[in-house]
Amino acid sequence: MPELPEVETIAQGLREPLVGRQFTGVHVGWADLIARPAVEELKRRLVGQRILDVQRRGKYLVFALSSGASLIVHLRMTGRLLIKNSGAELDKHDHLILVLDDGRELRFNEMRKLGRVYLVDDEDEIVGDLGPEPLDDDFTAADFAALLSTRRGMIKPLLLNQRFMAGVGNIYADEALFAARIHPERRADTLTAEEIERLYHAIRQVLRQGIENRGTTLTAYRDVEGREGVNQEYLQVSRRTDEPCLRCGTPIERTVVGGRGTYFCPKCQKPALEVGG
DNA sequence: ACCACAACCTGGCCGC
DNA sequence: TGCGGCCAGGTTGTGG
Repeated sequence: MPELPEVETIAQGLREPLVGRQFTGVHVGWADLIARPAVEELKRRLVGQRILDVQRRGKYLVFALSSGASLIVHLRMTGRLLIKNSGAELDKHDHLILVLDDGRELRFNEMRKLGRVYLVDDEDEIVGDLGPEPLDDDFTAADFAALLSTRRGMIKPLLLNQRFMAGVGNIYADEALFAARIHPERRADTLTAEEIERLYHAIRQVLRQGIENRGTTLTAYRDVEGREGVNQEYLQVSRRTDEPCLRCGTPIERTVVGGRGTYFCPKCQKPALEVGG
């Protein structure tokens, strides 16, 4: 489920309840949720720790602990992080419960069991290979152009590659390419300077709008209090098969690119013209 | 470098 | 009601 705007919304929502709190108990309902270390070591190293900070990096949540270690969570497709009062009814998908010192709990709810939790001394063990943050002030259009210039693959799978750029997922990739009027299968190194400029601003615009709208809830996504986002009401192209393009009226098409469902307007997002020999 | 595909899991939806 | 098939916001590994 969650891409950058959803994870950012969750990170913002976790700061008030978590920063300054202490973990007083750890309950693991499904051991494979814990990628590392082993469950017993995780418990030993978490209990008694205070949470100093909650940050987002790409689609990861990074909790800085008083020991200096980092607790890192990836929600994959259907993971949720929820703040509940201790004693609140357990859901069958609450697979990890971190008890806090104020009568509340942080619960990792994961229907599909794809999400993962890591406890590491150095966060770079997990997030060190991620590409740049697209919303960082020092990530410029020129930086983006330089990264694209050496890539021969299709633009959409490249946007989804977290080592290329961190945080963009399937929905926001389609939205950005539509806003920039670029076909998802265009070769990255063939984009014109104008197209790169449009795409750079489109990526940042759709991500910022997603954050303002507290995320996109299609099915599973919820914020830390269990509320849905509203950005699904603002999607321009994603999930709109056969509905009219909001720019030109042409029916939106669905195809598969890089193994992912892909929505685009066949008129506004033309494939590259074949250059005659 | 790049691509296709499978795997990890569960649940919702659709057609029969 | 039930069953098979397809789909799903993500990532990783394998093989070509």
